[in-house]
Amino acid sequence: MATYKTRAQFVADDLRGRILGGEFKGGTQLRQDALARDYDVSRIPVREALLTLESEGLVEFHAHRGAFTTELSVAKIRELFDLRVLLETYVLRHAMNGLTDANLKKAEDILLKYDEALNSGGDIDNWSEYNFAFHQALYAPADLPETLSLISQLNTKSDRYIRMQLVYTQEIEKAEREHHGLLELARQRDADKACELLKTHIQEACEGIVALLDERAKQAEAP
Amino acid sequence: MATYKTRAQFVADDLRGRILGGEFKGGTQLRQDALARDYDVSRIPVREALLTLESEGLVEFHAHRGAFTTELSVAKIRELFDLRVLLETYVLRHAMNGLTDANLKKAEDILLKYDEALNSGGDIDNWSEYNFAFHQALYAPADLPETLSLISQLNTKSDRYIRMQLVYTQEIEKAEREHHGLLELARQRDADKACELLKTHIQEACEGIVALLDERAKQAEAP
DNA sequence: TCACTGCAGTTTGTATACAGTATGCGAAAT
DNA sequence: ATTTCGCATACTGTATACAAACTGCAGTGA
Repeated sequence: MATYKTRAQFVADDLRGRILGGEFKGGTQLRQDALARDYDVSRIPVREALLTLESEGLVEFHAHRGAFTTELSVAKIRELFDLRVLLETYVLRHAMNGLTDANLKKAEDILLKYDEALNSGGDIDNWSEYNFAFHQALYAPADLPETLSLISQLNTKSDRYIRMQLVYTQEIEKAEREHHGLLELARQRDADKACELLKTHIQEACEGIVALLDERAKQAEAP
Repeated sequence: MATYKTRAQFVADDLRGRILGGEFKGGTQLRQDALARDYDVSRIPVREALLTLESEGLVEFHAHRGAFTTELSVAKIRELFDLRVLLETYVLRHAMNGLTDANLKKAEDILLKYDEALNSGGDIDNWSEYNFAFHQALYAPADLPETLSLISQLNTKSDRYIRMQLVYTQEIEKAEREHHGLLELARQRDADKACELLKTHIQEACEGIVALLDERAKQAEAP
């Protein structure tokens, strides 16, 4: 299903990628007309795409002024990551019950595939997808689709900051080590330790991002 | 802000009310043309309204077949209410720290106002808003806007089932008693007991809804 | 100098018009 | 009798066109 894709969906998907990729910083205005020319469509599907992105929290509409990309404050970033800790440990714990070897195999496959990509080229662009796919594979056995959907939302909102951090630091290797650790603990069915590791995994990523933002703010102040 | 309201927003708000009010049961198709005539607008704002409702989980789009109202399974209802327990106890605990007398006063005002409305007429239509306003007043001191937004989402999704339950049972009085209890525990700054009460408050509402759905299913089977 | 008003230009929000696709029914083939 | 094909119909998804609203600037008045 969903073998067919409307133009609005195509624009939404591509534009999401561009926003998360950092092409539009700060609260820049997104002009419908310009985007329509970019994608060679009319403004209608562009508007629909922007509405979708609004519901995802990536842009905001101002009356008669159009859509602006959102900028998260440090407080909101912290809040998002705290929510991720709460929801993802909750789901992971539930997933540990019905965890089958097939589930573990799938998660491992994703992990190894990315290890390989990392060694050969180190392409960061796809990291978010790999990262998300690995986590989802671990969480899938919980069979909590609404919860996974919320987690997906939170990840989308925080994604561009995670990418920003990855570009400037060497966090990927650390994350990969932690992913392997998570998989090992899942194999042992040790829910407590796995949740603990997941918690620090998320929290440390958050601290890294906040530190980076602070540094940037200082540089901007005194160049 | 938001002093101006687009037609799309108006349609979305009204249509949300109609869906939550139970006007469209099951997975009924919502025809854009008919809705456009209903509201005396073109199909464009109707489409945008439907997209908004899709992001809220109230309708689903099928390719070239338009929007259908969603129907929640018992499993998903349970999942939603479990999430509410998780997030709302989390927020309530945080709110207990910075809780001021002004906050308590505001929550009490809402509660008393509704008690009054209940005694004089007992109008159920506004109950959802009152209920939500009371909970939000208690949660506000936590200063976690993203979290409150998620909670709001969950409430919207489960709202029509709550209403359904209220029509057929005498749950409102019970809920009101629990609200008073919650407020009292908040006054005493007893976070543990307050969270415990909130948990059962939500869980029992869930069980009531599930029981009602089961009953309906049986009636439909053997009329 | 500074605040306020009015006009031009730009951009959004919506109506209308058109093209494309899914569905259902009937006829033909097995 | 059952299945498959084709066509008519209805509805969606999108392009084009237009009206309303916001922004910025020039000019006036204090």
